[in-house]
Amino acid sequence: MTTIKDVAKLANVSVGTVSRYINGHRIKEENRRKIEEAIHQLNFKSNPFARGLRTNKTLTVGVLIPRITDIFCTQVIEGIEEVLNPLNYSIVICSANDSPEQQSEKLKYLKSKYVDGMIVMPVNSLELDVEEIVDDGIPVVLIDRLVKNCELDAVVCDNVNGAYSAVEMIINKGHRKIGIIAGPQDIYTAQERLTGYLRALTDYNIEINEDYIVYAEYKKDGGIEALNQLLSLKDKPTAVFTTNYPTTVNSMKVIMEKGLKIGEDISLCGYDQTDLFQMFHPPLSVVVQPCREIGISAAEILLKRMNGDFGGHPQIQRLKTKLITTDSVKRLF
Amino acid sequence: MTTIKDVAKLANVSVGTVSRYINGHRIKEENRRKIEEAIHQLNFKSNPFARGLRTNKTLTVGVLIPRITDIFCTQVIEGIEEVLNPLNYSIVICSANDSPEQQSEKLKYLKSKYVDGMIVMPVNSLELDVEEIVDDGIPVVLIDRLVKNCELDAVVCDNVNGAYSAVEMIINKGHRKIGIIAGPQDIYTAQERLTGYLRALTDYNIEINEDYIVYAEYKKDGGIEALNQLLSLKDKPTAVFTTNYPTTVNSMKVIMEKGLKIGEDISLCGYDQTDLFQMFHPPLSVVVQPCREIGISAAEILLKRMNGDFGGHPQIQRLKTKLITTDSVKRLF
DNA sequence: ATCAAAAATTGAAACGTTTCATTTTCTTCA
DNA sequence: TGAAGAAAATGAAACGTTTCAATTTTTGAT
Repeated sequence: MTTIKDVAKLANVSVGTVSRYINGHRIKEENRRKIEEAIHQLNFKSNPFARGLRTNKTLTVGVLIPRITDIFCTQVIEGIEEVLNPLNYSIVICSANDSPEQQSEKLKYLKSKYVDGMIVMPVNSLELDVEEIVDDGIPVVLIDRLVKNCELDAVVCDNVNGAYSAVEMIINKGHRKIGIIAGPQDIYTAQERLTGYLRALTDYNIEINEDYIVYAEYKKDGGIEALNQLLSLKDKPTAVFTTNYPTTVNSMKVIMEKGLKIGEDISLCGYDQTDLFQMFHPPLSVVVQPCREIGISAAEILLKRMNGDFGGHPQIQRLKTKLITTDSVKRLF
Repeated sequence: MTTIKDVAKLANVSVGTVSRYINGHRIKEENRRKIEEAIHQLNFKSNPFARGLRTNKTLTVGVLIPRITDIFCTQVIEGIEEVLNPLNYSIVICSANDSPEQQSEKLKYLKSKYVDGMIVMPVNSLELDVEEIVDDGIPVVLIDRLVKNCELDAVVCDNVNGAYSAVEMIINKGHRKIGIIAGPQDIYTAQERLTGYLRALTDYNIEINEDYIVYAEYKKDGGIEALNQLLSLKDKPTAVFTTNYPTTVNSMKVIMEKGLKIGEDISLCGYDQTDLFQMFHPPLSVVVQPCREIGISAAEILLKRMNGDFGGHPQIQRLKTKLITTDSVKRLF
């Protein structure tokens, strides 16, 4: 193991000078040359422990997400990596497995690992015990979901308008009886999407029918019961808007199992995107979120904070969604 | 920041004793009590840098995968986490973005981060410059794919028999003209799956038709051209076996775009599993890999190595696949 | 009660950096 | 050419652990 001392000796300068070179301070041209030569010759790699011991910096950021197998999350991560990896940051990814308890645990865990900053997608919008972390001066950036009573930087989608545009499209195709599978109202995105739905109906003077609003978990198996409830109404909706990935997938599953045809017997518009959604007949209408961009933005804000720039805190960035319109929502005239 | 010294002072013992307590060595009952009390009172957390500086251990393992958005990879990761997280290991995940160059880079990167061990799913089976890492005594466990000239521990699926069982099923449904979209032959799994295909045909005395064997990249857009090639043959195959997730998805896409119906106009059997595959009409026949178990096994082997137990090296573990049989492969009699 | 052996504790060195008060070297201008 | 000021280099302390030789305490046999 070669150390900075070996380099100093070979280059015939002091360790302090080598350290200054490594950290990008100005040194005499001749010494720079000698040090570079020595580093190369000895294949010197600076020891992160020793550095961390002095600086308390790890060049590591923690990313906490609800679930690692969620395609939304992994696309966000790709965006984060795109920004942070070139700067030599490590990313430690933790999954809360959809559980608030595990979320707490992993938060502590990341703190104990001395990450320089965190990007967190909260499991719900009720609680996030980041106080201790923030008090310690570790910057935290939220993604996708805001949390009550948390004054944190955040990058979210414009869920209100995302939902609004979907429902508007459904209305414009002639539907008036529009069901929604909303999410748990303790989740920020779920609230917003419901708001978008309500606002669209209101703007188009369509009366709101409480029976058409059903709630489901935003988890792996969420939405099955909810859709069944909608379909068992005497006066069934002609179109259903599902508001996240699992409820969309599960609704498709239920509809198909019942032998109904999407876009004919019942219209469906979903949320979040998969290649596969566009391969059904007809392809599925969906609200698409700019996942990668969310990751990029979050990483950039975090970077700014980690560099000590706390201007404009808390900075809340809202990204636009995109609507894919297909025949999965039937034109009624 | 409270240190071991503060604890020692409060508990009225020496730092050495506190250290021994922390590392689980035997100490006098009375001291244990006092130390525990002090640690609790001061909310002491041991500093990973200082420890690492002495021990050169990070309690971190690196996981290098071809692509983070690949569902196969993330399920494997869930398995790894299941084993490693309870033991307080951090997992640093790196994606090679399907590029051998990035793979090399990330490998170096992980090494520079002083991970205690690595789990690597290689981008291909040709090269993996882990020599330097292995020479440094950092244990490496391969998953899913073996690499030429690499004597490493590995957890892989029995791809030969996975493919064999799929092709056998197709044969048993009466098909004789069976196409395969094989993968790049520099990828271990692709080789094996082709072998399984060939072996099944041979065992059932079906002549091998070179025209029915086409190759595709195992990447995001792989398989489109390959399937088109099969479908444009004068004597088209009646069934096609696609040998990984992207080629399966893309084949479905091509078939549907041509207005053909899977299980009627052409039979299809794929590889790897998604919820969505079972929602098509008919659902898709696929070879399913035990992703989570792969992760678990790999983590367990790695753990053993990191604890200094090198018995039975290189240990190569082979897990069985499962076949889901549906009407996407038509019964011909 | 005594002593030898075993067990536990102590305290200081070492790990490889960064940092900072000093010292040395370089630059500029009269 | 010399002096003052600026720039760069020096070297030792400090970061918070672990480890190990030396020391103290405990145990158990006589």
